[in-house]
Amino acid sequence: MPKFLDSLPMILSRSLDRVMPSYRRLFQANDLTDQQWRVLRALWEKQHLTSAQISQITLLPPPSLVGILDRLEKKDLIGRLRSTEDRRHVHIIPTQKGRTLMEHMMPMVDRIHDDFMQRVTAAEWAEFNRILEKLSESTEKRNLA
Amino acid sequence: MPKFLDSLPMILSRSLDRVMPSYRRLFQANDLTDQQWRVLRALWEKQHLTSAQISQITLLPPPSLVGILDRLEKKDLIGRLRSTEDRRHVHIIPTQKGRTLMEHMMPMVDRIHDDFMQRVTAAEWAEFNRILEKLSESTEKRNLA
DNA sequence: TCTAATTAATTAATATATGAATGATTCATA
DNA sequence: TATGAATCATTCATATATTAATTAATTAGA
Repeated sequence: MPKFLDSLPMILSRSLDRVMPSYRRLFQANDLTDQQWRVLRALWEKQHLTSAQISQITLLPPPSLVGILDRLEKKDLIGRLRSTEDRRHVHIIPTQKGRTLMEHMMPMVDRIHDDFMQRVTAAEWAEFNRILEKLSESTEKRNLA
Repeated sequence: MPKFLDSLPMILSRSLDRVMPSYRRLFQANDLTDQQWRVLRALWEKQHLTSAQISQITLLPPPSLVGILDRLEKKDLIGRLRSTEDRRHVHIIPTQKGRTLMEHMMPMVDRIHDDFMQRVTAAEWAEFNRILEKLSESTEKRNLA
């Protein structure tokens, strides 16, 4: 009989609750929410992403993304640009202010990540990812885009 | 340079996004949200829990719990009972309707869990939990209650 | 070519998360 | 025993999640 607290959703949720505060302190110090950070982080790797692409990368649902982009735009950290080829698409581009903020934050975020990685060996980390992939890999046909 | 998608928060979030739909289909079929399920599930193991205890078990923040309990109460699935010894506490008790619903759902939820467990060996599951604990264990002094 | 089916972004309605603050109560202790 | 600290549930303000529906634009097919 599986105990509630040992179920996969609760284990993952509990870990997230323990991991996020380390990051959140930094986000808050820079007046960002977790989700707002995710969007900027995605744009750090590749500029000129559409809303749909950002949604896929950040795992943020499209309806949530609308408001998140609104607030990032209001803070002048990103800009919206409707595509001329296909006017259904909206391109998202970081502003200079947004890029400057990211340049400031990225080293600190990387350091937090490194601190977590130092808790386990490279082999453990690989094994962890392998098992988690087996546990959560999707068996459904949809979402294969 | 750690890639965004391989960071601990994104890995855990992605896994949760993949795991939850299996459960959510069942919750929705019984007109429950994920969080409402968590509360009933906690009460399944032990009746007569206070709000604070439910919050700790379910990981639901107290301000959220207020509304969740309101809606469960409105559906006549739980009852609130203010303690007579310490009137700051509120005891939460499942109603007969709530218990009947749980008796109906528990076998199906257990089966979903079993299906996930079948994806890995017992040794892998143990190893997974061990590494995840190392990765996410709290080093902070607070929250030791 | 014209309409039906698709797609991208958005809105709407409801539920939850987060952090700060409040009110009532109980506890600790001088 | 008076009084400040601590506790529990709650409220408040803002941000996000979830699902369904909508709007505008594009594509597929008869």
